[in-house]
Amino acid sequence: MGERAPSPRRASAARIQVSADLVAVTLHARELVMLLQRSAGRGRGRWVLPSETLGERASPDTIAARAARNLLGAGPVHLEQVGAFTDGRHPADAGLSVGYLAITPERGASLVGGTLAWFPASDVPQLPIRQMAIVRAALTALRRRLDDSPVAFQLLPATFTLTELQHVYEVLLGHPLHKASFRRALQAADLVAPIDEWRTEGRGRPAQLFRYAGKSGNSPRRGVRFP
Amino acid sequence: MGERAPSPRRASAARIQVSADLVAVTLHARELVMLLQRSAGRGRGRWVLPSETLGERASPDTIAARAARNLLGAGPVHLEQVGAFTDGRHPADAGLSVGYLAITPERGASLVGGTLAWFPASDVPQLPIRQMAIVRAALTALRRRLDDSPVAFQLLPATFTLTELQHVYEVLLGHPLHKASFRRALQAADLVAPIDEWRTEGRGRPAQLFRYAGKSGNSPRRGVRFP
DNA sequence: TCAATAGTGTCTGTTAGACATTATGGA
DNA sequence: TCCATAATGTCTAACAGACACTATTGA
Repeated sequence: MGERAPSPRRASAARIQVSADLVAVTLHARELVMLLQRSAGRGRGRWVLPSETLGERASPDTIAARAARNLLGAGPVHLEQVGAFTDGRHPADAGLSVGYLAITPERGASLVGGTLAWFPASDVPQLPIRQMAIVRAALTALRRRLDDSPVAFQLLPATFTLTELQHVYEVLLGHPLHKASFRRALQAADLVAPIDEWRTEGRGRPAQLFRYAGKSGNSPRRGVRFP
Repeated sequence: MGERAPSPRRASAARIQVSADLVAVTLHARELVMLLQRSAGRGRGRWVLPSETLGERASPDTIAARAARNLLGAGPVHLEQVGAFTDGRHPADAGLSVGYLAITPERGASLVGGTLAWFPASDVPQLPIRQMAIVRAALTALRRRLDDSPVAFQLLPATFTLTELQHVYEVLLGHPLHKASFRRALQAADLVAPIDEWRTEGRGRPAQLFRYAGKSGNSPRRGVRFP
């Protein structure tokens, strides 16, 4: 081993075209939805992930952030890279695509029109192969980050009820949670703070509103788990 | 929102040079060590991550796998992408670098010579800025995967003692574990199986050897944690 | 015999999950 | 009043962490 070390520099290296592809998610009607766009080029009319190709000196992070602002407006957006992809075809024929997950809170009346539309994340139309892989990676990243990053709060408005918060967790985890345990865990982690406001929804007792209370000292987690 | 959607196709897109950079780790003397290489080009003599630049149609995954084989020999290697990086300078002047984590079991007498050397992961020499970021991402990925993927076993030979396994976890987690709890958790998860072999190491009772027993049904994990 | 390491049994405090109960509004 | 939802209290089984103890080897 160690005999044929690859050279860190190579005389004439190929140059390839790179794209930044965006998996933008938010909540709608208690469901996770994803923003897609109708392809304008070849394969006209197919649904694709919004993407941009990179200029000479721009970083994909910058391009993705700009695209997210264009698509989602001025609101808060959490942006995170989910990997580089080369397999399969890309709608803009990029040789390499960097995938991004963009998380933004539910926004009331902003159902987009024209070439953009939101689809349930659980029922996305057929996308180009490479973009399907990007979507899978983004949703995996979303779920993996759930318990060491305030992902759920990035999907909710600034104030919310605990039931809404629990629904977000259930949507992301894909299974129901126990109400009392959920609230105990929240309290123990100092993740939310109540505000002096209540909201009535149909019948039943009004729910108190809460806000995200930052992340206290982290990981007082007990024990060794092998799930 | 949704008025200025970015076009999925652009007439003349820039082409940039892409590299695959490898963070290869293994164990040595109960420490996590990382493979570095002396730069041959500009900045001659500096330590850098082994990397290769991509050809026209090759995927970085393929290139990284080939580089890992060249560097580490025929043994088992777990390879995982840890992201795409553009900030900072790259030794081969790549515009974009895809980082990879390569995990391989401790190998006895294979301390490399020449331009390659293993460094403790906790004490890596100064690398080019972009490669420092890749190293950070790789080590973060390593630790994050620890409890939902058999990372620890990829660092150990096929058979090992439970004390060795515990040491691996302690190295990766960065804190000591409770022996009895560790073993109970292992047993509960059916992660290891004993084999009919024992190993004596200095004084003391010989330790039974174990092998990785695949991953049984996953996630019987209890509860909701907010660490 | 002593020292050192492997491996196990028991106890205890914590907590996830279940269940029941109270609180508070609308129909 | 009944019903629906919010919020909380109590019990229990599971389990992490601590400790002590036995087992088995080399010095």
